Amino acid sequence: MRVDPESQNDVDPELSELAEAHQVGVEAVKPQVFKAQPTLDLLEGYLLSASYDGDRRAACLRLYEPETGRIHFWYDSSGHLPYCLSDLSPEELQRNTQLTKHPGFERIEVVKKYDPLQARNVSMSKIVAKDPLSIGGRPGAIREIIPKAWEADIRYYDCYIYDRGILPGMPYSIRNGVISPVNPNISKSIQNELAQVFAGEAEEFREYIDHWVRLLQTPIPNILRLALDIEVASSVQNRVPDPDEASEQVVAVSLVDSNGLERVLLLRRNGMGAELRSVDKARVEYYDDEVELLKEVYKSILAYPVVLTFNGDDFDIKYLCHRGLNLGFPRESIPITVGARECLLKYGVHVDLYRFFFNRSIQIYAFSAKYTELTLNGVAEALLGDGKEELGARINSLSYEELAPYCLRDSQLTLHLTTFDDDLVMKLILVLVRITKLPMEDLVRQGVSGWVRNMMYYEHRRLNYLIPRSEDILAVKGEVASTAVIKGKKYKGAIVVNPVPGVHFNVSVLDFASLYPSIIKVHNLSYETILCPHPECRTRRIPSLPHWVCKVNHGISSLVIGSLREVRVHWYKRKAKDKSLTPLLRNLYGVVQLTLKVLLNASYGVMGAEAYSLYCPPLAEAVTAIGRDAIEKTAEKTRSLGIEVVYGDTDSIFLEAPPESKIGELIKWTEDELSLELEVDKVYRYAVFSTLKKNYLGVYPDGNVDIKGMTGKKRHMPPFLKQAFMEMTHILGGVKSSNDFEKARTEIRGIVRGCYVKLRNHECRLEDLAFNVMISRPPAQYTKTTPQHVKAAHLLMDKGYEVKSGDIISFVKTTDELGVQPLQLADSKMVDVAKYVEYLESTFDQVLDALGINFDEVIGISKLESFLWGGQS
DNA sequence: GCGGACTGCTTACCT
DNA sequence: ACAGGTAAGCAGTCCGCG
Repeated sequence: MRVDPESQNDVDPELSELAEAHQVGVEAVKPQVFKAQPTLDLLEGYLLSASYDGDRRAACLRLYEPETGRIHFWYDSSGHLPYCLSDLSPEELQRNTQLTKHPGFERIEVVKKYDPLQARNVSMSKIVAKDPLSIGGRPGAIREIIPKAWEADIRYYDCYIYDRGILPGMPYSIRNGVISPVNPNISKSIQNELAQVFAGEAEEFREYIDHWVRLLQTPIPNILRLALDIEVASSVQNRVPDPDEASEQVVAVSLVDSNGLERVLLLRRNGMGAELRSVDKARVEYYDDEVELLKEVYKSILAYPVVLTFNGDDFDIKYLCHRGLNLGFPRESIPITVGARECLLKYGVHVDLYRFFFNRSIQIYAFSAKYTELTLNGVAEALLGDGKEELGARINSLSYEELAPYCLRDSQLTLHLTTFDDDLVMKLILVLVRITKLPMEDLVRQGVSGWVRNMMYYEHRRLNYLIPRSEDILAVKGEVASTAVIKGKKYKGAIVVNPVPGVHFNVSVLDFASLYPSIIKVHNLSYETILCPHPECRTRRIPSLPHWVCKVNHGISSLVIGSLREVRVHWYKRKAKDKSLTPLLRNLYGVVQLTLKVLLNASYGVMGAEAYSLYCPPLAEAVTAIGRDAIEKTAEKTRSLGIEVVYGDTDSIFLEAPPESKIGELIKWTEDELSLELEVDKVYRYAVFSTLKKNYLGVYPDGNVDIKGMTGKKRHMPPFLKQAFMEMTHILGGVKSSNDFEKARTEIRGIVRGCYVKLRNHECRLEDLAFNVMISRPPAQYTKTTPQHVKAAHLLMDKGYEVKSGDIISFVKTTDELGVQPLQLADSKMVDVAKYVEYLESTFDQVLDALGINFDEVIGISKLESFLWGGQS
């Protein structure tokens, strides 16, 4: 690939001008992060992003050079053009004058493709266009003119990445305008080790494994970045300023970078108190003119390859752009592009961390649901143990002394979200970019279905597979053959083995290491291999379903997901635990295995998700059907070995006191009979079960306690109950043998009785009695029922409080007609004591039963008394 | 008109 | 816009009941 000599500058002229201006007065930015002089050559840089440049009509790559902290622009000059495919012959298409007269129409070519749905080679017409919008994106585009269009919904720059085999996130060099990958060396010893570890893999899988390892062993650069936060005046109380209008002044901007530079830019106004010069090590600067302030912010944005915000797409960055336009800045001088759903930067990459942390996979699999509240505060508090103080007051009633640190704090937290644990989040993002082949901007904004889609499309193009149209997959593969247990779900899922209630000592928990990805690998599952067109494959059946799987071809998702699974389990997970490696290296392996976990956990889910472009319901139900079969057969085998299965869920079985040898026998059996890897996940000194599924307590040999699904641990329960429950688990953690239980029982009785007495004597503080329930949509949208937290929300709104979806509503159960009062408005005299005693009972009963403790006896009243008292209150 | 049985809605959790 | 399965509690409805 060569760069047109005319276009060998790597920065837009306007951008360099602005950047040059930036040279003045920013000597404090250390090290110097931006030089306006464009250079032709880039020694080595990491590809962060790709886009389409409408003026040059070419794909544009952005590379980050760690040495200088700069972004380099590289424009395609190979003449690559956007296109889509048609099943009509070129002659037929030529007769369509609407197409041939289309202003964007360029030419038609014939291409050979492999059609995975038909499992045969096909000839397609490739309709080439002058620009991406002519293919699709405006009314009357080419994809709307022809009867059936393939590959017409792919964004142009993604298409460019696939066709050129570009690897986002990887290092490249540019010499004399030629871009080429920098192939990092993988040491001989690592190569040998890899060969050994993956010796048993089939050739097809080895190729993929080598590809992943090449991507993942490449060093991850430290990326210079700026975190930004703005504060806007508001003339109306409790009104969040509208970023589309941008009618209010920007009064404060904080800028914090990964080199430790911290600045707060304040607008000088009357009545703001003393002008402080610094907040800790942050410099505070004052601007008389908002225009000057914005100019300075724009310059800073231009000085960094990556700009971080928390909700910048919907607020900060958008506001900065629209405010600038309102103040008369020419559009070209503002380094921001406002899109429909995102705000991008003309120079660097805007990473909106709100969008990234909002991603359910990141939330659940990367951070084990540690944060639920999707606010900067909520996430920071959960992940960093560091929140900020909420400011109820209006921004414009704050003095400089209050405003500056408040604004600064948000940028610091935003940056910190990417720096904690040795840059965990930044590395996570870069590794995901490498695996999914998505530009960084898109990676942080898309959900897993977008990630997996891009990864799969890339593979389709690499293998010259025709990317199927979603409706064709559905038409060829048909509907599901199983019925879900839950009303409204599409197909049957996993099974849960009924727990054996009571206390069990020496429980070993065995589970299948990433079960669903293993199944997808071992059983060759992919949308094109399930229910394939070959008659000879119909004998390779899926248990409990009428479906079959292909015996002839390797499934594409089986290869991709299966190989990722092997790489995670046998390389990165192992290396992350390898004590012979340095802690820093171990940490890196840990990041990669965590990233792989995120992707693997989602890989099955997308198959059954309508939003996924390769959605295939029979495929999804095949995965769970094989999973059910595996766990059932394993439980059966366990019992035949004389071991009791006390519980099991989806991919795990809990065994009571299994002899070591029998465990080995079982593991070998699953390997031989099911080709699945069973392993000992954890061992409990003892475990406590009630009759409830997904609900148990396990005590480790070291006294640590696992609590799963119990009411007493749930986030919304009153702190008073959660704390009492925690005390109980602490006592149970100290129990070593059945002899210790007697003492534990006595202590637990004491806790429960203590709670009861406190409740009856009204000794609990109101906030300890408050339920904290998330309101998942705006209060007005609850039309079918009005749950208690919504009632409380309404009461709050009546009093002028603002309630948004995602807010946590705190409320107390009361004896008045409504039965609830928001914490803010409640009075301790209104507390419904009887209700709280009920909650005390239901919370503790999940454990008390198994311990042989009776709640009513504990609180020391007979049933009759209980009835009389309950009637009175 | 009242109350119990039932279904549906909502949240939070497990894998 | 990744999946399905489970629990708990409350809201709302239906139906029987002289």
